[in-house]
Amino acid sequence: MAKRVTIKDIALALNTNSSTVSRALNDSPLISDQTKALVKKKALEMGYFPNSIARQLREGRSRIIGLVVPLINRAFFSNIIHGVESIARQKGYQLLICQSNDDAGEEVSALQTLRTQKVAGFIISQASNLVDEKIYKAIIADGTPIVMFDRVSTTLDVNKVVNANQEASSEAVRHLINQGYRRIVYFAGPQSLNIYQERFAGYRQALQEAGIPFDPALVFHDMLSRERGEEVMGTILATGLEFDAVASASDFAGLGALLTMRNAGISVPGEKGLIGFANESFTELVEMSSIEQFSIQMGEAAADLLFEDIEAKDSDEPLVHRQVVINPALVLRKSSVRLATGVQGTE
Amino acid sequence: MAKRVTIKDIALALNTNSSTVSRALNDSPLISDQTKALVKKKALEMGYFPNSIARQLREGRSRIIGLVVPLINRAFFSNIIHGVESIARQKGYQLLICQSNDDAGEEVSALQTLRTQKVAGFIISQASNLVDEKIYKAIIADGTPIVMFDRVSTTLDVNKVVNANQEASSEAVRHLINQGYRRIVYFAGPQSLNIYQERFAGYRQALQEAGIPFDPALVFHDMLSRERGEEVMGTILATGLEFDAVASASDFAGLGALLTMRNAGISVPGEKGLIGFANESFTELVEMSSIEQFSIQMGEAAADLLFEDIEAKDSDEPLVHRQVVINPALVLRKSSVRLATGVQGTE
DNA sequence: TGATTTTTTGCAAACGTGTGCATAAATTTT
DNA sequence: AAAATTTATGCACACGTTTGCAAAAAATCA
Repeated sequence: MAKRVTIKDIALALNTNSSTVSRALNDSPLISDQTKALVKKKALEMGYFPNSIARQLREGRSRIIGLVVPLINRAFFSNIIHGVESIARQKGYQLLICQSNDDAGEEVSALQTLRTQKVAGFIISQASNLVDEKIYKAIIADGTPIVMFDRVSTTLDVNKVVNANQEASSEAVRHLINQGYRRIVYFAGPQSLNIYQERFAGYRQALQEAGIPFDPALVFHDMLSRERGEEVMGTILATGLEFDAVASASDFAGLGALLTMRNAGISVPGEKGLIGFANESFTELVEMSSIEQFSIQMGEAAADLLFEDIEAKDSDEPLVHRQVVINPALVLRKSSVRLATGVQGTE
Repeated sequence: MAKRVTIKDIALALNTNSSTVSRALNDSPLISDQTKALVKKKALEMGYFPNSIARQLREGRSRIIGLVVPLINRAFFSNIIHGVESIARQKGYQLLICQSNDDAGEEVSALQTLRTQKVAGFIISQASNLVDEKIYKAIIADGTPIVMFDRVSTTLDVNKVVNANQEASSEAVRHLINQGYRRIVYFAGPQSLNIYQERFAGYRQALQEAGIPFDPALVFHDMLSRERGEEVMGTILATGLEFDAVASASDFAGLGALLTMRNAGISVPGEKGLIGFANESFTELVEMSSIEQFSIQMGEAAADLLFEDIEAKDSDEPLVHRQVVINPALVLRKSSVRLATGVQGTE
């Protein structure tokens, strides 16, 4: 437990004062080049490195960004984290990461602990059972910027990074319709989250534009897992519900449906078409059409927005919050393409 | 930018002293129940929450664990993070996560920044081009515990969590041999990392035990990505190298080989067998045999070990470091099973 | 009741930085 | 060479906690 060397130790060794050492190390113009060199040499020699905690206390803020996501080990979120980390690292910031396990209570407690740590900013994707917005407001009142991504609050005035969910979803369904599918089952996500509302709206929009009547019997809710996809597709097949395609708000549920259909000997895309959402890495392997969300870029965009706010804090212009919209891309694969049109894949 | 309420503010409001408030909030036995109640009520009323930074400065350590992994958005590592997070959260600790991008230089700088943050402990998986161990030794000299997992240093005296790589690898190859495969190609990882050395050793061990001569022509190096797997399998097929199975140290390279073979119309497992390593989620979908590493449990084990050290710091018994060995499990799927033996899958 | 012990509170210092202000040293000006 | 100016250094405090020690208050004892 070696005692760590502080600027005081350096000052002592050089017969000078800690303030001089501090300024020298921080390249203050008040210090002569000569002493700067002297101090830096000594610091290196003594193996000095700064104590961030003391610095943070002094400065009232840390160089840490708090990140709260529903689940760390989910491709989408781990890509986001990856994107955020790379930007943050460039700026000399680090990441304190918490997972809410998709639970509002855990999310609040994570936010509270991060607040305790005086993080310089928050990047948040909400839990699916929604949080009382009081905590966000308290954080904003602290003067700490927040960026929300993907699962964002509609009412809060903060920077946001979102996908054009409705557009992407309607494009996906339009694609199915173009492929000649008409009775399209929809696997919806929990409607407490706006992203799933928007995807659902996209489904209905595409139907309406094509003049296909909306049939609630074709809609299934809370379709987020592979197991649920298998289960529901199982009952669909068992009950003989008439349909010719599936659009799923989640790749996982879509995967369950796809495997269940293929196991049942149903040809996809011959008899039934299928498209998912998120372009999880497995979709390529099972040749499933999906929608690429550019998650790494989303993370980078979120980090960029956050640093805008963090850096604007020094100037005192009023903050204007923006919403960055990432345009997802349709990724067409075997599961939804049965017509040999000329421009396949670039639709 | 509301000024945050401190214990001094509470003390002022109650006509008492900040030390009393501090003790009351921390349930010190020195304080009467009456004032405790009073203080806590007031604190709540004023919306007080502690400033961790000040506390950390005073206590000389943070309640933060530093985590350094090669790449955050890789299933294995994001599972580790998930496991560590769940244990840490229980203990009231948080995670500062850095990625080294598999580069020794970035790893060192990440470690240095975390050191700066006075993290309570480190959990590390090394970059594949190895780090000068000086930095680890400096950290240990600080009195900060380190746990290494998966990619660990052989020379350093720290707690470690590792897989029984050699055993698992030899079991995998033994399985291929039992299935009647004889000329088994090996896709090796970078031999700078002990895990890949061990897996390679397992391959040779299984061959030797079966009396099959080791043929260096069957070994390919730095096989970590799908692209590399495709490329190498492509040239293998083109050159007509004689082989009947592939054992890969990485699922990704294995996947590349598998897809390339299937695309070439080769029956797997009929003509060629294949087994990977890591049981990445996609392996199930392509029906590829692999080895489950129990990554979430590894993360939990690493966190447990770290807290052992952190908590032992208060007592002053000499620390004895341990190595926890996780036993991976063979996961048999279609790609390697061509004999209908009675006990398939429980091998 | 007065002395002694126990319980409760307050004072002050410390953790390691950074910075405003005063002072000392070096430089320029008259 | 003395005064004015510029440049470089030192002093002391603040950030918000926790904690050793002293002091006050309350409780116990003789």
